[in-house]
Amino acid sequence: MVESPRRQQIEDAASALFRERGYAATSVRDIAHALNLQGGSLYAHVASKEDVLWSIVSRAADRFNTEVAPLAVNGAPAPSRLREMIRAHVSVVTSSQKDAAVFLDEWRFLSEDRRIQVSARRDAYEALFRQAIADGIQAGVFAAVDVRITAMAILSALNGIATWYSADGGLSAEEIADSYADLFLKALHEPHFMTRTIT
Amino acid sequence: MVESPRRQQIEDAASALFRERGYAATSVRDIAHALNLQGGSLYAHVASKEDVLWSIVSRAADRFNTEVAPLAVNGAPAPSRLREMIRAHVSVVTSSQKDAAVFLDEWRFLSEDRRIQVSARRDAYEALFRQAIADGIQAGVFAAVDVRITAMAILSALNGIATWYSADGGLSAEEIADSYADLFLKALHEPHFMTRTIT
DNA sequence: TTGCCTTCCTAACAACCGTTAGTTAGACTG
DNA sequence: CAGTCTAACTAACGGTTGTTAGGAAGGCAA
Repeated sequence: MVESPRRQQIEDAASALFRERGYAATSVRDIAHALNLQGGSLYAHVASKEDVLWSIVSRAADRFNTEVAPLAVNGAPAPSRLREMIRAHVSVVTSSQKDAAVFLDEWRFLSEDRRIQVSARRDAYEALFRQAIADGIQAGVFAAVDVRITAMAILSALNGIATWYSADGGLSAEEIADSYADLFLKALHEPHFMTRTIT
Repeated sequence: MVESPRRQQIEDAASALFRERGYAATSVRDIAHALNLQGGSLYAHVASKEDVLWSIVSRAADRFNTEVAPLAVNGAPAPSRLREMIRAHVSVVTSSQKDAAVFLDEWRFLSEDRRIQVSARRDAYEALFRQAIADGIQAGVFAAVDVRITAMAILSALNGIATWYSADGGLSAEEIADSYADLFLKALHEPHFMTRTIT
């Protein structure tokens, strides 16, 4: 399935518009005009408006999976594993910001069967984080928190970055990633028995 | 400005629909039919569709402010103050879930001047959290984190609850609020000099 | 009873929606 | 040169959009 460059241009333009106006408030003609085309001309390249959304959502989901999943199953100790997963997730959110924002906010406009697919992928993805947290608790290096709630807290915080991050703002993606990783790892850290903490 | 009960019914029905379908994908006729009315009949009660959105957004913003702001300025020590702010914020999110979700996700469909007003209110609200964090750092009870990033992390996580919380799910709002408060307070906690932590 | 007020109805408006059909101009292929 | 392919165009389709106008039914005040 080779993608013509034109098709990708359409997806990129649509991604930008879906992000700033929302899927439902963006017309096919809007997308076309962003590429100096007439509305109907898009249909030489795509089957439907929803098809474009599906492409954007899929490639964003792929991105998260290929960047984060390998780190989740590499057998590293829970703390460093979770740290790298957080950093990779933030990296995807900031580097594919438009796609990520559309993926997170607009996937509900997909048809039901596609929505179900996305739900399943998201749940599997979130399970990677739950597993890292659970592993850390079992190993005694994380405090005995509620795994589900904690995973939601972390992922909500990370995903929120897609809303407010600006590449030309004062904060680099690296800084943000490290701050978030520090924050949550400290939140999870189980203090050792009889330990003296000196600062 | 007294609100007729009918007007409130309209806002409630609209809030539910805006939340599940999005503002742009919800038609005036959809809202009317939810109340067994014809589309045009709504205009005896509201000036425009955007007006309804504005009411919902405003009352949600009011709710956050009246519940949280008093706790933010009561002069309590930063940790307990922040804990209560988090608990109150979660309480609003879960008890006014539909309004909160619309407030957080659909406010971008407001006209520009109203959007600016919402932006200003949100920034002032977020500043309450930044202040609590900054106070804690200055008092030496919180670690020297980046105030801005940390506030965004906390609020993104709390607001995310509006997306996934279900009143009839396994988790009570109280549980969630306490878990989040514990998580972030531990993340912020500055270990004391020469302290022995025993568990 | 008369007249207003509220609440709802029906019908229509201009604009816009996603999508399709038919066509045209230009670039490759034989 | 003839034939085919591609990418774009224009025009139209049936439907929906937010909103308005005008009217009808009922309750309440005089």
